[in-house]
Amino acid sequence: MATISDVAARAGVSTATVSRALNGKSTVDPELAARVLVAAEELGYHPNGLARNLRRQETAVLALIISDVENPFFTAIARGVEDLAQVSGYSVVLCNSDENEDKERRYIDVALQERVAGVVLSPTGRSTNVDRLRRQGTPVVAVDRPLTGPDGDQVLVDTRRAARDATRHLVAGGYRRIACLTGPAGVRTADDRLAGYLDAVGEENALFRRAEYRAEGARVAATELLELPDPPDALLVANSTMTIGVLETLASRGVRPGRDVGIVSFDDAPWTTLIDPPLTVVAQPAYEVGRVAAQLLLARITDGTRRPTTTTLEARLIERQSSRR
Amino acid sequence: MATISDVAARAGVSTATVSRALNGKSTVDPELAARVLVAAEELGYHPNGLARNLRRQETAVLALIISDVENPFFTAIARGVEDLAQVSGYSVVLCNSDENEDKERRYIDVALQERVAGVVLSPTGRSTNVDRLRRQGTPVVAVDRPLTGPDGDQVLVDTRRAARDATRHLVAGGYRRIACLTGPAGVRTADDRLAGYLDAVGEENALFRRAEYRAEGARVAATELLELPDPPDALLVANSTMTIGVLETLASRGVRPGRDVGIVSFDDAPWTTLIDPPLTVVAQPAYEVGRVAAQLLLARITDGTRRPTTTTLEARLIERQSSRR
DNA sequence: ATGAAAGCGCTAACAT
DNA sequence: ATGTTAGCGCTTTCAT
Repeated sequence: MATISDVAARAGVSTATVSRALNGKSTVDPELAARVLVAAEELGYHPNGLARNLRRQETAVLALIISDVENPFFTAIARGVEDLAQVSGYSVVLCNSDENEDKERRYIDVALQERVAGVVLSPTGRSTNVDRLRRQGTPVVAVDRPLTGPDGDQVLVDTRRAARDATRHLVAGGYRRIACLTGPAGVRTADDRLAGYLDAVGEENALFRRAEYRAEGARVAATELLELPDPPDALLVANSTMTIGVLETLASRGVRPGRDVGIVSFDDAPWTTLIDPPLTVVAQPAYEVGRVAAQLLLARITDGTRRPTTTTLEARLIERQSSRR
Repeated sequence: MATISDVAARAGVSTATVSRALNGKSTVDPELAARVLVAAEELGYHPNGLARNLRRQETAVLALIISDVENPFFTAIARGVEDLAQVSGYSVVLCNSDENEDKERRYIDVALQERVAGVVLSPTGRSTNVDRLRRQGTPVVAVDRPLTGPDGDQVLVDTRRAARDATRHLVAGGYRRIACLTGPAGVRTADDRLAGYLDAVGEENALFRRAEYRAEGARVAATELLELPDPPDALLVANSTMTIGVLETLASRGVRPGRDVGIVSFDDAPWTTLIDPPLTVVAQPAYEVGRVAAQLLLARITDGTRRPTTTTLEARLIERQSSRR
């Protein structure tokens, strides 16, 4: 594999000149520069990023650690991050932590080792430890869920309020016994959505179940709720993956969404308009979350002294037919 | 940020010993090793991967360049690659080429620069150029779509046969005028699925449209087909993203899937059982494609002289109700 | 078993 | 404007 010295030799100049020519630095004689370019081309030269980054003490790589690559909410964030990073010349390493603190920790290690320029992270759990990153001065932006401990940059969605509004919408639709299906305790979005639900129905009317943010767990929880002596007539479901489980359960029991049981789901997945009746959803600005996070991260990379910011974006209730009888 | 010399100084040994101790190399006096570990711990030392890789002339990073992060088919591949890479100590950089040859080329450059150990790639187009990777000796395995030119490792799905079987299934179901909605010309999966369809209906009965592998294009194409004087009574759709567009179009025109127009779609997306009627699909072993690709890649990384392999996996027709009247 | 020293490929002072 | 040189942090001969 050709190195900078090979190019220098071929062009009859020093490696320094090659470096300068290739990086468009300072003033290099146009003729020499041309010779360098030709030589590089002929040799199929590609600069060694490792050596460059080692020397420069910086990389143009961002790590994005998300909890589920198969969840459209997170892939939309990924797109947002990527689109913004891309135009600034950064590449994005997508790491899938799988809601697993071990994998998350391992990926943080990788980020540290590879000396990435910054990290966007949707913290898996209660105990996500970003201290190691902070200690090394690697900028971090949390998305979707806040980091515990001292403040850093964050991009969140006002999900409690969204849950409250969604629940009120169900109340207004005439549903009288509304249940909430949310994620595990300690996961902030799960807790917030539950809290918003409670805001709307009041503690005394609370009926909820927790499960993993997965279809499987939601099936179990939904079955439980439906088999109650006094089953709910409406469901607020905390993410679209869970909603898949819920809808399957309803279908298998012959319970009709909307008519028999009102449904509002978080996340406007692409299929929500295809089902019958179309699903009323809380649309989160996932792409925007990603973009803003990347912006914040890049800003902090260039200026480490910025004051930490928390950006809270609003979600939007999209009323379709699953919340009408 | 602490370096190996800091650790060496603190432990009162040479950097060589620190390196050996930390990498569990050869025989290091247990007592010294312990001292090194303590010193490293105290300093919060994280080895600099850049320097290590530069020296070792190798990285433990794989690049995965796929054409659409939001397509469940590709995210399933990503999972497969990641799961397998992970246990071998490799991390995976996910790059989203967006069916865009420019972005694809740029990511290939990044892979080259960062000296990744290998690349898994779903080639965007006719003219994907992997020569630069090959020339540098970076192992590449193509997934989903073959690379043009001299052979390399590939993991494909027998998608032509799957399309033929799916079409025959529609014929057997009593549909008489079956149309095919496929991707752009030159994209191998699109061409193969069309070919399989033609195998089954015969050239003389051919009725097909091409569009981007997106919901939007599929909407237009579906509308066109439905407005024909002699419209189709069944549709074979080449991917699940397009199917979303098709189903929306049908719904907006009051055409009932299955009953009025039979539907078979490629890809068993998570929502396909939720719609009414449940969707008959061609399930591709995407996760498996990813796993096998990663296996091949790792094998080639350790032994560059292996003969190139093409693995072709079978797809499976899952008969549900959208292909029955 | 341990240390000294070279060098991976590049960039940035510094010198000319 | 160009070349010389040092050094980024690590691993790995080569001595000892």
